[in-house]
Amino acid sequence: MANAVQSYHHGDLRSALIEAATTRLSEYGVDSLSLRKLAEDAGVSRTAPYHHFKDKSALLSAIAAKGFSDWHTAAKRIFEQEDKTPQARFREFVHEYIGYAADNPEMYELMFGRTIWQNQAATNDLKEVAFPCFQFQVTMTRYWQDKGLLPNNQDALRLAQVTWGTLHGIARLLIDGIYADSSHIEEMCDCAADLFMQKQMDA
Amino acid sequence: MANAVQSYHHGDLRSALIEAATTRLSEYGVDSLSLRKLAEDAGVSRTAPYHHFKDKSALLSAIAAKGFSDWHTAAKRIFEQEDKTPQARFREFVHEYIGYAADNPEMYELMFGRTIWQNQAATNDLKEVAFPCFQFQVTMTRYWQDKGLLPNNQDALRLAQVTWGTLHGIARLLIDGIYADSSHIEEMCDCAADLFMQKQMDA
DNA sequence: AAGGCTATGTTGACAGTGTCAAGATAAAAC
DNA sequence: GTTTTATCTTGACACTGTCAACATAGCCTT
Repeated sequence: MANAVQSYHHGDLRSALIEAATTRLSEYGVDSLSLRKLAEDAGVSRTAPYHHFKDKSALLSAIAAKGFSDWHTAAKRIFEQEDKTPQARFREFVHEYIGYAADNPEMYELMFGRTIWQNQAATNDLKEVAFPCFQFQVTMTRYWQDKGLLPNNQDALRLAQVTWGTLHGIARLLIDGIYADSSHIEEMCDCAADLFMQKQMDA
Repeated sequence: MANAVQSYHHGDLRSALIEAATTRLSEYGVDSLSLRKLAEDAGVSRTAPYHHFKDKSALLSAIAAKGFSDWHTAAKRIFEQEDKTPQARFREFVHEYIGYAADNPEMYELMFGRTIWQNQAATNDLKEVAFPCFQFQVTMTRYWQDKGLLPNNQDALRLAQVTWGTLHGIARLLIDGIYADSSHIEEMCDCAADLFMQKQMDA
């Protein structure tokens, strides 16, 4: 329990590690995230985490999984606003996507970065949360195509890749510090949204 | 000279390090790039590199600078093909951009990744090569706007950010292994190009 | 209740890493 | 020929992730 701080067994080390790591991640970045420091913060020895996570990558995957889950929920909330036009929801989605990335740069970097995806490092648990999230992007794209918002002459999957790629690219340029100037984020979002919906604006 | 391998002074350690690092980079990735290994490969002690580079980041910056220089040259070559239509050049540029990233994933990751750009880690030498490269993207965008290829009602800088963002995003999704399926690269490129040139296709 | 199994935590150790300080050597400058 | 400067060396430090071997405590079965 909470008062048995100094007992031999921590009680809920797994949760404690994830929580501490998430906090430390958003504050100091993924690079300054060491298992040893986390263990120390949790008041536990260096190798204790290995009884809850196969390795460091598994811990990171668990954190990212939470991020995907949260984002998926947020995306659905935006998409399912019945009282707004598809146009409005599309535009809002664009802004919210970039906004999420800008507000949680380290989490975004972790979720969509090479650290956990490269070399088949992604856990099955992570994939089970992330893939539906990717899939949702395709679902939305298809809906927007049906509503005549996005061009209908393109394959939905391909188009989803391109639209998502655009958002992802802008997000990364901002996060990675290649575009230090983040004062024009809103304008960039509108520019991207306009570009995609161009056909409709002319018609 | 080349035969004085065992002399106390290496002769051209700086170049040797960059070359060895570039090779090792493309083969094993940026993560497996350690100064100590490089030094050993060059037949020199661990700390010798520090007489040529302030720190590891400076070495990486030097490598990336070469990459930017090469890419800038390639981009200009594509852009300045007088015998092809603007449309053809634009489409070719899209394919070449993604192609370059796909063919040199580790170099691309280094050039456009957070490693060297974050925390003002970028060297002045790097900036002097990279910024003109970024600027060229805006120049091209403005040209394509003038030719009626890209929408004229958008600010060139903003539009350049979005188009570049799109290419960058697609490249990163491929490189980072989020889209392991790289068999549809060409289709994705065409889809992106179509999307941008949409207005013209309808007109 | 007693004993054993299993989950969880511990210390010790190893092979790495980047980087600093202090000293050695050779080449270049005066 | 002497001094300065560039370059390279060894030694050391504080980190890192991870494995092996051992300790503890709670649960399960008998």
